[in-house]
Amino acid sequence: MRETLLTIANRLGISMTTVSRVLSGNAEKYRISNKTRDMVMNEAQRCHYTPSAVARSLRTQRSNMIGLILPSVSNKYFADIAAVVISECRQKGYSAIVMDVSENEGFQKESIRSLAAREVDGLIIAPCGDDPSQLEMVDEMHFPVVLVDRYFENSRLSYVTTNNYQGGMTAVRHLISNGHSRIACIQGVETSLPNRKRVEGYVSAMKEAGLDEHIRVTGNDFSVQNGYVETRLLLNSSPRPTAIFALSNTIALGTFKAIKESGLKIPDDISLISFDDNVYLDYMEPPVTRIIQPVEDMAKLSVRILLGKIEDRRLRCESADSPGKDNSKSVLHLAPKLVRRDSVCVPFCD
Amino acid sequence: MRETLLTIANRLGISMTTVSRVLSGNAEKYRISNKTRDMVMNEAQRCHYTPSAVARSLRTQRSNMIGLILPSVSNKYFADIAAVVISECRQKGYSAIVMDVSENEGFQKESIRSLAAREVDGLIIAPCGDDPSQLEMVDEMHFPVVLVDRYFENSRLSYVTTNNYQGGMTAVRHLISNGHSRIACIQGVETSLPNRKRVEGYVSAMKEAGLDEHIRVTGNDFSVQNGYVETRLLLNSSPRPTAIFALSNTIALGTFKAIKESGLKIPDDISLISFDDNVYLDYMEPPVTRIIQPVEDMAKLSVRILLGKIEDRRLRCESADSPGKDNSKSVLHLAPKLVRRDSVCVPFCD
DNA sequence: CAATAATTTGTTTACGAATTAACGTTTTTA
DNA sequence: TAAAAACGTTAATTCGTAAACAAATTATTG
Repeated sequence: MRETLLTIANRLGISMTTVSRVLSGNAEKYRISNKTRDMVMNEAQRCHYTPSAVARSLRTQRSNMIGLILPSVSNKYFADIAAVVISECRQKGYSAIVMDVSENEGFQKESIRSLAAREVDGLIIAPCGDDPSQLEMVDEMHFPVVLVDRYFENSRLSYVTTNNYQGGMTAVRHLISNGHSRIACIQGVETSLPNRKRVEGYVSAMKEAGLDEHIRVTGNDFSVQNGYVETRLLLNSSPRPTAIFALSNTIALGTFKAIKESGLKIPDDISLISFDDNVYLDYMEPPVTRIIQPVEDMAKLSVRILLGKIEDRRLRCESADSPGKDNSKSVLHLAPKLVRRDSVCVPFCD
Repeated sequence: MRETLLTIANRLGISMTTVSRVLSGNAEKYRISNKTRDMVMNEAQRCHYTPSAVARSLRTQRSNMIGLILPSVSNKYFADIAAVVISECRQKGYSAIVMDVSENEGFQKESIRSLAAREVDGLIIAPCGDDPSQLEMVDEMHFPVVLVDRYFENSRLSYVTTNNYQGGMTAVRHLISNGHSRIACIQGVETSLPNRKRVEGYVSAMKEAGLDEHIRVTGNDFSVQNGYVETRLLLNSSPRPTAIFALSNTIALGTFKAIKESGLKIPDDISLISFDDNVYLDYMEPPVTRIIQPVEDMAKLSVRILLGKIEDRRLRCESADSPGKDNSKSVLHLAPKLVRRDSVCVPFCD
C-alpha cells in the first residue's frame, strides 16, 4: 500500500497534477493557492509520502544517480576516492552506485551495461585493462564519462589524474638532492599508464642529473611480493643501490621487509621513498618518506567535471536545434606532493 | 533516440509483448517459436538494445538494487565490508548503492529516505548513533533491513556482528596465558556497543583469572590521539601495566607511538594487543598481535540474510491471503580470530 | 470434417510521476 | 463593456516494461 500522488489527490479531492506540482516544488511556478499548497504539504507529511524516484526517472529521463566504477574498493586509495566522490555527489543532490570490478575487464563491461540500464546520468571510472574502446563507445553515445586516476592516451575521453611524471621526478630529485646517485626503481604493472609515467619521471630526473648509467628499473607488479623479491635482488647486486624508489605503497612494504631482513638500516644504509599515502606509513620504523596523490582534489574535480557534462548535455537536449555533440575534453594532471619523513638521508659513502 | 521494445517490435513487424518475452528470457515459458526468438535476439544484439531498468522497476516493483549505508567508507574496515557486499550482490544479480554518511545521523536519515525513494529492495546498514527508532520504523513497514557490525539491544532488527565480547576475552586470555596480570585496556567511544562488549570481555577475562584489582579501563575515542594520550598516562603511572589492550587499530597506533617515544621496547618492556586487521600491522616493528574480525563472513552473511528477507517478502506479497509480516529476527555473533605476531611476550618481571 | 486442444502472437492496461494543453473563473486592460 | 490576461486547477498522455487477458493460428482428435 504505497502512497502515491493519486492516493493523496483522491483523499484531498483534488487532482494529481496539483499534488505533483506542490510536491515537486513548483507551487510558485504554477501559482497554486497557499491554501491548496499547505493542505497538500500537510497531507504528504502526515502520510510519509516519498515520491518514487523510479517513476520520476522514467518520466524525466534523469536519475540523479551517477555510476562509480572502481577496480577494487578494498584498496585504500580507491576507497578514499569513493568516499570523496560519494560525499561530493550527495552535496549536489546525486547518489552514487558504486561498482567494484576486482580488476576484471569482464566485470567492468558488465558494470557499464548495468549502469547504463539503470540510466545513471553519468559515469566516473578508474578503468582497468588497456582497451579504451568500450568507454569510447559510451562516450560516442554522448553519455557523460570521466576517467579518474587511470586514463588512455590518444583518446577523446576526459580524465583527472595525478601528474605521475612529476611525482616520479619529485621523488628522484629529492633523493638526488640528498646525494644519492645509485637509485633503483621498482615498478608495478609495466603497461599501466600511471606506472609508465612514474618511470618516465624517474628516468628524466636521473638524466637531468647526468646519472644515465645508474638508471635501473625492475619489477612488474603492484604487490608486496614483487617489492620483496626485487629488493632482495637489488640488495645482492653490487654495487648495491643507495636508494630505492618504490612505485606503490604495496611495493614499498615488500621493500621494507626485505631491507629489514637483510639487516640493513633505513635510512642509514639505504634510503626508501614510496608512492601513495597511508597513515600507517607514519608509524613504521622509520616513518616512510613518500609522494602522495591529491586524492581529494582528484575526486572532487572528477565529480565537478562530470556534473558539468551532465548539465551540458541536458541543455543541448533541450534546445532541439543544436546537433548535440559534446566536444569538450577535460584533462587534468594534478600535482602530487612530497611528504618528508625519515626514510631518506644522505648515503653513508659512495 | 533510445532503442526500446517498441522500436524493435516495429522494425520487425511484431508486437512489443513478443519482444519483451524473448528479451526477458521468457521465450520458453510463452512458447515463442525459435524463428521469432532468434530474429528478436539478433536484432537486439545488432542495435545494442539495453532494457531500461527504470521502467522495469516501475513495472515489477523491484529494483534489484540494495542500499548499503556506512559511517565512513574511507575507514578500511568499512571499505572492506563494502567490497565484499558489492561483490556478493553482483553474484546474486543485485547492484549496491553505497552511501557514506560520515558518522552523521542526519545524513543517515536522509540516506534512508533517498534509498527508499529509489525503491531499493533492501538495506544493509552499519548504523551510527544509538537511536534505533528510524530503522525500526523502516522495519515496521516490512522493508528488509539487516544491520552489520553495529546493532541495538532490545530491538527487533536483525544483525550480523563480530562477537566482540569473545574478542575481548580472547585478547586478554592470551595476555594472561603469557603471564601478564597488570593489563590495561584503552577503549574507544564508551557508548558504542562493540566497544562495551569488548570491555566486558576484558573484564570477564580478568575476573576469571582473579585479577579483579588490576582491571583498568581508560580512554573515550577511537582515535590515534586518544591511544597516544592514554598510553602516556599509563606509562607514567606506577606500577605501570605490563600489557596494553587497544580496542581498535587507530588506538593501537597511538599506543605504539607513545611507547616508542618513551624508549620502552615492545614486547620486552611492554606487550601490546590490538583489535582490527590491516596489512601494515605485519610490517610494524614489531608486527602487532591482534584480534581480527571476520569481515568477509560478516559481509557475506548480511547479504545472504538480506536477500533471504527480500525473497520472503516477495513470496508473502504474492500469496495475497497471508497478512505479510516478517517475524524472523536473525542475530549472528561471529567469532573473531587471534593473529599472533610479535608484540606480546612474557613480561620481564612482575 | 467439425470440434477441440495446443501453440503462438497480439491488445491493452498498469506501474507512479511529470507535463502539455486546456478548462472555467476572475481580474485587468483597452 | 467587451476582449484579453491572469488564475487555479484538471484531464489526458507520456516514459519503457510486464503481464493479464484475448485472439489467431496450427495441430490433434472423435
